[in-house]
Amino acid sequence: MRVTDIHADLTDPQREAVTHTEGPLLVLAAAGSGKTRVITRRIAHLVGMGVPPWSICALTFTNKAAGEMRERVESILVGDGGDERRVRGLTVMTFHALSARLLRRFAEVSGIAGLKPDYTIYDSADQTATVKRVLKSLDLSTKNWPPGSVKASISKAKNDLMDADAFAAHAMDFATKQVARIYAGYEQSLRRANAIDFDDLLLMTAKLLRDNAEVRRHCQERWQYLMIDEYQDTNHAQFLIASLLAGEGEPGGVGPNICVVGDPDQAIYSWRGADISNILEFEDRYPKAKVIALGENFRSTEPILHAADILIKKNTSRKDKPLFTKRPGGRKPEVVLCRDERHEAELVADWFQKHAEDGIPWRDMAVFYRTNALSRVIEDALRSNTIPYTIARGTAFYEREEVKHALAYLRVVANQADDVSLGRIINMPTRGIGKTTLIRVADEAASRRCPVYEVMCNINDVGGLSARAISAIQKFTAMMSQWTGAGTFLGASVPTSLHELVERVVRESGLERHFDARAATSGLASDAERLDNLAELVSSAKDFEDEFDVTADPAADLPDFDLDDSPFDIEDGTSADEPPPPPLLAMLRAYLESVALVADADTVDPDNGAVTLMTLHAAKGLEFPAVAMIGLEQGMLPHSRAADSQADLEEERRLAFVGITRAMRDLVMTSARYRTIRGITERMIPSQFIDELGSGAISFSDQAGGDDYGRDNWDERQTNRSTTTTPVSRVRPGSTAASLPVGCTVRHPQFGVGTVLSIQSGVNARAQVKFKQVGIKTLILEYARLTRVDE
DNA sequence: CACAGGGAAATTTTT
DNA sequence: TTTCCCTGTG
Repeated sequence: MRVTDIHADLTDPQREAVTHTEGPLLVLAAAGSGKTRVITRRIAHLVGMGVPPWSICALTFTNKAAGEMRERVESILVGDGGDERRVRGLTVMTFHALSARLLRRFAEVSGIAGLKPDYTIYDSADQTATVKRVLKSLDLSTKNWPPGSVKASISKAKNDLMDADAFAAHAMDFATKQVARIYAGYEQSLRRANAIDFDDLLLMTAKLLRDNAEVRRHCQERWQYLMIDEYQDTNHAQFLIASLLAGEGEPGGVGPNICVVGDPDQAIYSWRGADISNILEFEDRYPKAKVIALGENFRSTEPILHAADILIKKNTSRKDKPLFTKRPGGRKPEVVLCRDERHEAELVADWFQKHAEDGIPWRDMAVFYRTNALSRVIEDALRSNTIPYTIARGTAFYEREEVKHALAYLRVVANQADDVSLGRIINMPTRGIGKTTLIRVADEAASRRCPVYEVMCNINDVGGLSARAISAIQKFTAMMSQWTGAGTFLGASVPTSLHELVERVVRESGLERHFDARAATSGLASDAERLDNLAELVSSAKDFEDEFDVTADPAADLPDFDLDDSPFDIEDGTSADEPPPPPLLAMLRAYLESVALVADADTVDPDNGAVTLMTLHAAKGLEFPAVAMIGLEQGMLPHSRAADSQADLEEERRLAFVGITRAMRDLVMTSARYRTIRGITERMIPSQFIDELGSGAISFSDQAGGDDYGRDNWDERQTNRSTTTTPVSRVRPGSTAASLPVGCTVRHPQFGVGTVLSIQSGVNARAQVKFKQVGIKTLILEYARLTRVDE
């Protein structure tokens, strides 16, 4: 079959992107333009051309995206009963997963930060705990130095490849200098615990590749073809990793075979250090890069796309690019003004119900919101309407108290230097190792500059402890030794499989008994659930174990790969020697790593018959026939934290754009007049994005019930308001005189629909409007939220 | 040393 | 409203 035939179902630009394999390539893929399709096809095309699969690397941001990509490539190349060797050794994974593997493999030999391969990946809670400990040791108060913001500063620094020294060198004012001290202490804690955080994964990998020519050469030689998805969301460290993996290509040539795919209009992670200029300046980095724009949308109906396009055009710092569909027809997006969040939730539930009656399955529907807190009311409404739903919150399970405890035990089993995890479990369930004992042991560890666990193993050397405390500690270390075979992972007492280890840890640690007793005394269903969760953890370990044996995990090949001695034979594709089954420790490491790197978006499972609830961020890359976006209010979307800067506002707009462009056929956006946030009811202003969409692109309906509700409850709400509450968000620029010609029809949130009689322009532009219900009113345009209703 | 109860604080988005 | 931290009592 000729190349043109294979790709007959692609558009011209898509085909060009698929077949342009040599040299740097930038694919500017608009929303819904078949981006994933192009990448998967491109991989298949490369393999079809004879490029060995193990020399291809595709990097994504979520495990889910990586999984889907791999699946699709496999179905193209292998299909039913095809040759599995055509995808052998293909690398498709997230930046973080690749980094974790590279560090596991190379960090120790390269001496990066003294990292040993059994390192622990600290999650956000562990980071906070570490920051708090450092604050305490520096005698700083958490009041003046909120751990959350300190953590954010450190994270930001790391994303810019700034280590503690560099940060200190840049610190000018007192506050920054203090943060620099905390940063230094934080780093020291992590290193001592043989732990790294999410940011370190990228930072250290970037450094590893930058500073170690040998490792860099290895990687560059292995991966001849590099592909990166969602390139607009790469941060500086990721940019460097990509750049170093790609290399410079042949001297005097066009450049390396690096293909990046992205859409500047969907850049929504700048708060995580993503640098949009990485994609905007790709052509500067690789002057001979080929650029291909994919503008045709295959996902949404024309009116939805039109609305999305109108909105995104309001962004000023943006390169305009076409976004179009050839398919006509479809309904306009609806915008509904609701009374409050409960009304909103009911409306959404009704809307879904109506779609269900039209034969649309639940799995085709989704609710998007700006902040996770908004999901609660929607959940209530869906539950009471017996609509099945799932929430995309992959990390939730692993954040459960009981699960965190069990995982902490496992982490200490894998890495005994992990003081944070040890601290979590040392007296959980209570085993008589109290505060004073703990402080004594921790002091000793600090003065000896060694891990706490090491001190505990030689507890007789530590003075000033009661006999009871000593025996409790010895009992604890004896228990750990049972599981690890005193660190050797050999011997009769050591579990033979991962799930057996997890099971024994849950049982022998006393966690199971503890939660069992708690459930018995409290009688709470939530406590009984904890036991189920522990059982669930065991079965998740079992699942992982089963997967681990059969999965063609490309990273598993990494420790073996060596170009001169490749485990693969190109001719017959057989593996030179089958790697031995991974020992328990390797399995445990891999398991803990997979657990640490799950993301919310990873659990989106469209196969189950349920409505999906998720944040707008998690929605990126997905599509649903029917979408409800809730909370379109000033302060929610755009979020109040984005109010002060134009750049932040534009990112919020992109977020709204991402949400709108997920919808294939039907889209409803809701705005509540009142919203209760952590017990306080506030009056809300509809999102400026609604105004920006304009009445032409949407169909608007006010279901908030006129002014009755507002009036009757307004005064009451005002008086009930505590003095600390900030009033309604700042007034945003209202309609301008220019946009409201005399005679046009307008809508006022309180007074309803009316006709403009006259306009006085000037500083305080006013309009006389004759309303159908309340008669003639004079309104100051800046404050009156008039929307034009064309008809 | 363990736990209960009260009071104060906190809330964006995520690998 | 929920979560966390501290203090006082058993």
